[in-house]
Amino acid sequence: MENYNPSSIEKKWQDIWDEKGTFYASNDSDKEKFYSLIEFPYPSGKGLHVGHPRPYTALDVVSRKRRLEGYNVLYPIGWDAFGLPTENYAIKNQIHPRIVTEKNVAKFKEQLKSLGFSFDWSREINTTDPEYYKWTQWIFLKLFEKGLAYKKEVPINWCTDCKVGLANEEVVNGVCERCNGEVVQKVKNQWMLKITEYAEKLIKDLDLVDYIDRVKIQQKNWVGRSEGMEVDFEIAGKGEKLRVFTTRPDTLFGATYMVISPEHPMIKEYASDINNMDDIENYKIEAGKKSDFERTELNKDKTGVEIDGLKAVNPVTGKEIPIWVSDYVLMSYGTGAIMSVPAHDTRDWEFAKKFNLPIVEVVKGGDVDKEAFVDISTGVMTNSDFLDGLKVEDAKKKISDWLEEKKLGERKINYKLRDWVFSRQRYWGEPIPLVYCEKCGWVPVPEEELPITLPEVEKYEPSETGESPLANIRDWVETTCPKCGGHGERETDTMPQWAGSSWYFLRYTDPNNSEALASEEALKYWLPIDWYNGGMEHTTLHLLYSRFWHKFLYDIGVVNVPEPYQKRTSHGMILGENNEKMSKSRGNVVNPDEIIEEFGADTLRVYEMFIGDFEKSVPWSNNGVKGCRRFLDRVWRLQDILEDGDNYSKELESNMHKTIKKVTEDYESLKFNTAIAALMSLINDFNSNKKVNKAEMKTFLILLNPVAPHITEEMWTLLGYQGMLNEANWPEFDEDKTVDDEIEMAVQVNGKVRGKIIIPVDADKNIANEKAMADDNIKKFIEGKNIVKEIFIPGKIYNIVVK
RNA sequence: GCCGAAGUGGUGGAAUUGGCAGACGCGCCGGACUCAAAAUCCGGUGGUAGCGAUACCGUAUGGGUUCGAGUCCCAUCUUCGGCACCA
Repeated sequence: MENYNPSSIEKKWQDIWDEKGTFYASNDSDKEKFYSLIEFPYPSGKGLHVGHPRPYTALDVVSRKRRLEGYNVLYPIGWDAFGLPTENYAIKNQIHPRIVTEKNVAKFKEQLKSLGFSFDWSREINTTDPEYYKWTQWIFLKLFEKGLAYKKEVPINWCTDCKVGLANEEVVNGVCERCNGEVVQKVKNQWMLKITEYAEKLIKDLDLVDYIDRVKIQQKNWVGRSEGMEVDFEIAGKGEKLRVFTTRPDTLFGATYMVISPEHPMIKEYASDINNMDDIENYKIEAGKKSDFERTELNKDKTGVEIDGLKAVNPVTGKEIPIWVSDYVLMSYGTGAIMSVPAHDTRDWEFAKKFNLPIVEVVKGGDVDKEAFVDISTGVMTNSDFLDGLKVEDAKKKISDWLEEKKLGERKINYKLRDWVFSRQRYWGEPIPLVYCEKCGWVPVPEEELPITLPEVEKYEPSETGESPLANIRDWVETTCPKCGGHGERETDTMPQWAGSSWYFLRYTDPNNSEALASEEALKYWLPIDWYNGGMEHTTLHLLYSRFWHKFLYDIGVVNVPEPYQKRTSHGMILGENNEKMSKSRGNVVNPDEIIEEFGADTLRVYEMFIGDFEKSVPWSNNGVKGCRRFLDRVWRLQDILEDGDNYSKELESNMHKTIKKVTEDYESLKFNTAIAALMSLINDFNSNKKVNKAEMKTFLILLNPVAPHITEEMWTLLGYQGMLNEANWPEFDEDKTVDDEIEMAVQVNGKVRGKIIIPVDADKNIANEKAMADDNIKKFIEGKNIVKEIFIPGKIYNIVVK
C-alpha cells in the first residue's frame, strides 16, 4: 500500500464535491433543515491565518455530522467586505477599494477551499455587491420610515493635522495613529438608529434562545437596565427644575450637592447668572479631549468646577445645595445630571472628599468617614425623617410613592445602552439613501431607485471639512427631491461596516432574489439559524446590532421568528507559539497554507480541533501538528491490519459503542478535543489487537469523517464501500452495551483512597464492604478504630470514616 | 476602572459537574529495527522518600464549607476578551 499522501487526495475530493454540488443546500426538501452559521470573514489583505479555520472547522464538523444524520444542512459563506483597512489601503496605494476587495476575496476563497469546508459556495454573498447592499439600504429606509433613524449632534475624533475624522482605533494615546497629530472631539450631525427602543426586548428575549451564559450575561449588562427615579431639584430662585436620574431615591436626604455634565444645556441657559463662565468653558474643552471611558474611570483623580451663582434645592430637606460641573457625569446616560450622595456612592464620596463637600449618612451600617457605604441589603435608614428605621428596599418604595404623589419625580427605567451612531464620513460603505430638500427635509429615495451605488471618486480621503469623499462629487450629490421635485442633495455619509453584517444571514437563504431581501418561503423554511458560532469580541456590538435589526424586521413582518439565532457559542483565539496574540509585528503568525502544504488539510483540521478546549484561547504548537499527522498516518495504515467481519468483534464491542456515544455527544457540545482523543484511544486498541474488522473500520471512518473528510472519503472508496462516505448514515450505539458489568471502585478511609475493589455495577454497600475488608491496606487503616460513618455512592465511591 | 472569562505536570489539555487528579497528544528517557540516521514499533514519565508494597505532598495564593473540593463559598494575585467609529 502506498503511503498516506494528502496533497493528491485532498484536491481530488475537493474537486469532486465541487463538481457534484455535494454540499449545496436545497430550499425545497422533505428533510428536516439545519442552518449552521459562522461569522463571515472580513477579507483582509493579509489572508487567512490559522485562527480563522478553528470556528469554521468546528461548525463544519457539526454540519457534516448533521448531513450524515439525514438533515438538509445550510452552511453558507460570504464576505463582510466594507471597512476601514481596505479603505486605508486604497488611500495609501491609490487603488479602488473594489479592486482590493476582489483580490482579497479571491485569496480568501482559495484558502478556504483548500481546507475542504462543506460550505454551499453557490450562496456566496458579498456586502459590497450593489445587489446585496440594495437591501441593506432598503432596511435602512424601513427604519427611517418607522422613525427609528434620526439625526443628532455627536462628537467624532478629529485629527487637526490630517483634517480627517478618525475611528477610535486610529486614536492612539490621544494622538492620530498616522501623523501623531492632535486629536480633538468635533461635533457632527449624524444619523442614529434607535436601538434603545428595543432595549427591553433585547434583554427579555434572551429567554427564548440558547446562548452560552457568558454571552447572555454580557449582553444583559451591556444593555444595562436599571430601575430608578427621575427627581426634580428646583434651581434656587428660578422656579425651574433640574432633573436627575437615580437608582437610590432612598438616599435623597443625603444628597448634599449636585453634579451636571460639562455638556449640560443648563449651562448655556443660565450663562448670565453664572459668575465663573470662563472656568466652566475651559473645563468643558478639557473634558472634550477625553473619552467616556477615561471620564468615568473609577480610580482616576476627580476633577470639577463649582457653578458660582446657581444653587439647587433638595426637595426633601429644603436646603440649598451647590451645583458642580464634572466630567464623570455623562450627557449620554440618564439626564446628564446627578444628585450626589457622597455617603453612599463611591464616586460621589471621592469627589466630596477632594472638594470638601459635606457627607451626610442616611443609611446606617458602615463608616462613611472611611468610605462610601453602598451595601443595600443590610442597611437601615437614618437622618431621613419619615424614612428612618426602614430597610433600604422599603425606603425606596416609600420615597418613590411619596415623590410621585407630590409630583416631584417619577419612576423610570434607564438603560446603559446608547443609540447606534450610524454615519461614517468614509467612502467604502453603503451610501445612506436619503435626499435633503430645503422644503421637505430628509426624504427617502424611492425603493425602485435602489441601490444607490457608490460613485467613482478620485480620492478616497474624507474631505477637509470632515465630510465624506462623496461630498466632493457634486453631480452625484445634487439631485431632485423625490417628494416635491425641487432641488435636493444626497446624504454623503455612508453606513458603518456593521450594517451589512446585521442581516447577512437572511440573504443566505435566498441570495439571488432581486424582488426582496429573500423570499418569504425561504426565510420561513430556514429561520431561525440553528447554531451560530463566533468570537466573544462580537458579543456586545455585532450580535446585539443584528438582533436589533432582526427584531425590527420581525415587527414589520419581513421575518417570522423574533430571534435570529437559536443557539450561540463562542470559540477561543489561537495564539502564537510564544503565547501572544498572532500579529505581523510580533512575527508569530502561522499561515495555514504552509501547514496544508507540509501536513495536509485534514491534519490541520484535526489539530485545530484537538489543540485544546474549543472555548479557550490556546497557543499554536508545531509539534502538536506533527502528532496529529502521526494519528492520520496510523489511520491510513489501518488498511494493513484490516480483516473481514460484518459485526464488531467481541473484544471491542463495548468499546465501539462507548466511542460512538462519546464522539456523538462530544461533537454536539464543542468538545472536539475529547472526541478525537476517544478516536485515538480506539485506534490504539485496534493496533494492540493487531487487527480491525470491516464493521469496526466503517464506523471509525464515519466518526472521523466530519473532522478529516478527505482521508476518510479516500479510504472509504479504497475499501470498496458503496457510494460516497458523505452519503452514509451516522452510526448508532446501544446504551446497554456502553455499560460495563463490573467496575473498579476506589475505597477511601477518611476521604483518602486506600484501595480498589472490583464489584458488579449494581452492587450494594454490603458487597463493597465485604470486598474492602479483604484488602490488607484498607484493613490496616481501619484496625483499632471505630467506624463512624460509611458513605457508599453506587458506581462512584465507597468512603469509610473512622475515628 | 467597569462588564465577562480563565489559572491543573516540562508542555497543550482531561476529569461523568462534589467522588480514584493528570485521559489523549507533545516533549523527554529507555529498548527494538538500522552500518548509522530518519521514520516506525514497544515500555516508562507530577514531586519527595523507599529495592518494593506503600506513604507524604500536589490543581495561582490565603482562608472556609464537606465524609470527600481542581470543582462550592470569601478574600487576594496574574492573564485574556469587550468598553460603543477595528472587525
